[in-house]
Amino acid sequence: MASPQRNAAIEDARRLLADCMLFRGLVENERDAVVARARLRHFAAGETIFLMGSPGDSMMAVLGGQIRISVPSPEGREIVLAIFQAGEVFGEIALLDGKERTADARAMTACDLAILERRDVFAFLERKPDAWPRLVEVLCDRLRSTDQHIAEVALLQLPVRLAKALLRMADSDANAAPGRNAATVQMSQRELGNIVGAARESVNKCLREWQRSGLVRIEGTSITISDRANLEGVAEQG
Amino acid sequence: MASPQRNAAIEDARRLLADCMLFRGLVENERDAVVARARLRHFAAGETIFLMGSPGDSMMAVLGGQIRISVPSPEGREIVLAIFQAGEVFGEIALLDGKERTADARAMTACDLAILERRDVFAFLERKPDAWPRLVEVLCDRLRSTDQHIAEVALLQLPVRLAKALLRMADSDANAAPGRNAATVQMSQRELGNIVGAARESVNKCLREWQRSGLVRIEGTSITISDRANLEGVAEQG
DNA sequence: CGCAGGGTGTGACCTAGGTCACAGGGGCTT
DNA sequence: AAGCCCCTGTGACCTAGGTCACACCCTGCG
Repeated sequence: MASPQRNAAIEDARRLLADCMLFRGLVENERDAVVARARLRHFAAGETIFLMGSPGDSMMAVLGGQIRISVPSPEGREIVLAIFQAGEVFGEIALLDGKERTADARAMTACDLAILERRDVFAFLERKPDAWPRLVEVLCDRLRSTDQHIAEVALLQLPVRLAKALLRMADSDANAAPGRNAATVQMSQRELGNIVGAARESVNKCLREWQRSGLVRIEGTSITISDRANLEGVAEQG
Repeated sequence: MASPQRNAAIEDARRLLADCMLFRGLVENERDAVVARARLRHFAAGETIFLMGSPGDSMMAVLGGQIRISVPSPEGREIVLAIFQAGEVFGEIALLDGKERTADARAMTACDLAILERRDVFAFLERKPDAWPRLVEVLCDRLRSTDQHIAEVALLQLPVRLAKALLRMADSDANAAPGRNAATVQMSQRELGNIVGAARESVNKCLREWQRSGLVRIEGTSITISDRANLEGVAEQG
């Protein structure tokens, strides 16, 4: 039945899910029970995965690519709450509490997800209550970072927020990947604006100024941190 | 040994904890195992309960009074992330993941807390894994409201945020208590500023304007919503 | 080819809201 | 009483950053 490529994909997914934080530390056959029921799905860059307000009966584990979680404002602006990449899970809140999704999820790049259905997740948790702490840990991490996010948006000004965001992204897994310059961030200035909650033009002016003083280099749509120490200086209270 | 008053206090605590969302739905003797180990403590208004950066080996259930969770900025400003009251729990994140507290907690009013130690909570969860979902539910609620909070701070302007905050507080449990006008919020304008992330003066100007147009009435340090419908209008995207 | 649609780069301008300075009131503590 | 602290109330002023308008550069597509 299953073609060889299909099997290879499943093997791949299994390996990646094993590494996913939610399942790390479980022995193999415990994991496989979930993996077996996961639906694999590919999304093209820009495709929307779910929208705010829709019912959320599933959660996703990222096998590859980047997913952008954002909430839109009535006036057409939007702010991105998080960007997830390989090894992370998202969409678990609506799955766990049965309410609607609170944000939009869209593929920033082409990406592969493993989709887990509520009934399977709960069945798994029932069988393996040792998995609860892991899940709770994920939620706590999330909570810590959102609390910090609120404080940043409310208390810090643009250059500080922007510096923090750049450093954070440069340090993220995808960027530490082999064959990539760890100090380079690939992202449009408009998108950076959505992340730090500012207009594209303001981001541009800030970046240009930094380039003039040698903190970063801007090439087309990619930004390279060339003086990390001083950029960190900006990030620490401006 | 135990004085009569002491016993009464414990009885009281037991009754209140039973109503606390974390434990609602558990049968009595399951609860009592936790309640028995809880330490009761009274805090005077203004007293600090814990500070950002301290180790967090305990969580608190609010038996009465209001607790203010805030994060300070280096420049002396601060933003309040949440206000908890009877029946709610807080401080569970640091307890669960073993890391430092991410915010300050201070008593806004005199208040009574039940303090649960990590080892007791975990022992309880081990004995009663059915309690995990309840805990997860609390965390999910928290996550939903913080995500929403970020979006508000980043996308909405002051009057909208302020209107939302007023309505939210007017609807909160403490205010719906018997013998209280449900449309009155008792809180200094500086504090309102900390909640919505704005200067005291800006809050004042906004409130005055609303008073002029009959949306609210300001009497000393308390604010009464006198035209709820229109205030709700402001809250919906200004 | 031309054109649409995305990106960057920059100036002119505007405004929400922060900062400052001050006035006055009520309620403590000493 | 006097002093202090915290509250409200208001104006004058300043500025970070949003908005707008435009130039220019790619890339993909009909």
